[in-house]
Amino acid sequence: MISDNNINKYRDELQNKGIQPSFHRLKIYEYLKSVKNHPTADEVHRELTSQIPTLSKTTVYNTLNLLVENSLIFAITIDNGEVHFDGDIKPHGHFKCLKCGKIYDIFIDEGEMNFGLKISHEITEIQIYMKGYCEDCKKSP
Amino acid sequence: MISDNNINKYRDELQNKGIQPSFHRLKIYEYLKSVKNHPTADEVHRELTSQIPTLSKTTVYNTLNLLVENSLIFAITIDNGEVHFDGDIKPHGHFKCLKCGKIYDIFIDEGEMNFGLKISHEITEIQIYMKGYCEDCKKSP
DNA sequence: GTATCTGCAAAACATTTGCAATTCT
DNA sequence: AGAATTGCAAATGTTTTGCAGATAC
Repeated sequence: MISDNNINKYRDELQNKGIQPSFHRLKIYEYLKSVKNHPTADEVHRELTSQIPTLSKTTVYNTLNLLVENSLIFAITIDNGEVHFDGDIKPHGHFKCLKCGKIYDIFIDEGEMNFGLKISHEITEIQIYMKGYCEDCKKSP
Repeated sequence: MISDNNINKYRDELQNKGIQPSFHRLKIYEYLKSVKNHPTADEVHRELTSQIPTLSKTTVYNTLNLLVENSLIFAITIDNGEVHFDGDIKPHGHFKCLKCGKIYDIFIDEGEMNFGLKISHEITEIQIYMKGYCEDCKKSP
């Protein structure tokens, strides 16, 4: 296990939000924190059932929603069909290639992300989605 | 009819993209261009069936997808469940209130929307989504 | 012992698809 | 006539829900 040494940190993060750090929840949260791509609920489930054969999809959905509601992970709705999840909650954008479908992280300077806005709504979350053709697919789009 | 005088313009815009401007397509496109909110496919269908009782949901979906593919309208995926559509294709962001669910337009200076990025992907579309509590709901979130 | 978490199966929901009928040129 | 558009019904795929059993505090 790659990030076993972070388990206690993750447990604390859940507890600080008032979430009981059950075995399943902790595993799902750890998985999202350790992985560098943006898995769907189905992918999280498929990946973790190899370690935890009894893990149900319902629990995966329940837990992911719980984590999103508590701002511990982000839900990425750049796709129409299915939601992707991102354990990296420091502000950044996402780019989806229209050809290969891959989702890339786009690092954006935090100072660039307020757009000089003066609006009266209270903003709790910003998502920036870009689409197009990635470097690899650009030649033949 | 509010924007009858724009019909010829809309017809031209469809034809310039190689889309046959059928009656249904023209009506759907006109509706999206004239409305100031961000209807879902279902809302477009519900609204237009009062004028065009024979209009099917399949045609609404077909047409909306065709318009999106040809960059004549935008698909807004700020919601998980359903896609909203926006006939206003000049760059701007969207804000969704987590309490009342309303989606507001956020006008962003176009110069603010490149984020000083130097990335090697070819970007064809940028969507900026913000969430939080709108002015009206801020008092009791 | 009571509340919470989990899992199964079924339901809900938006969207897509296959195909036949209609319409347009 | 021929090609494109349309509509119905069924299928698809993701996510949610109801409820019973298991687990934890």
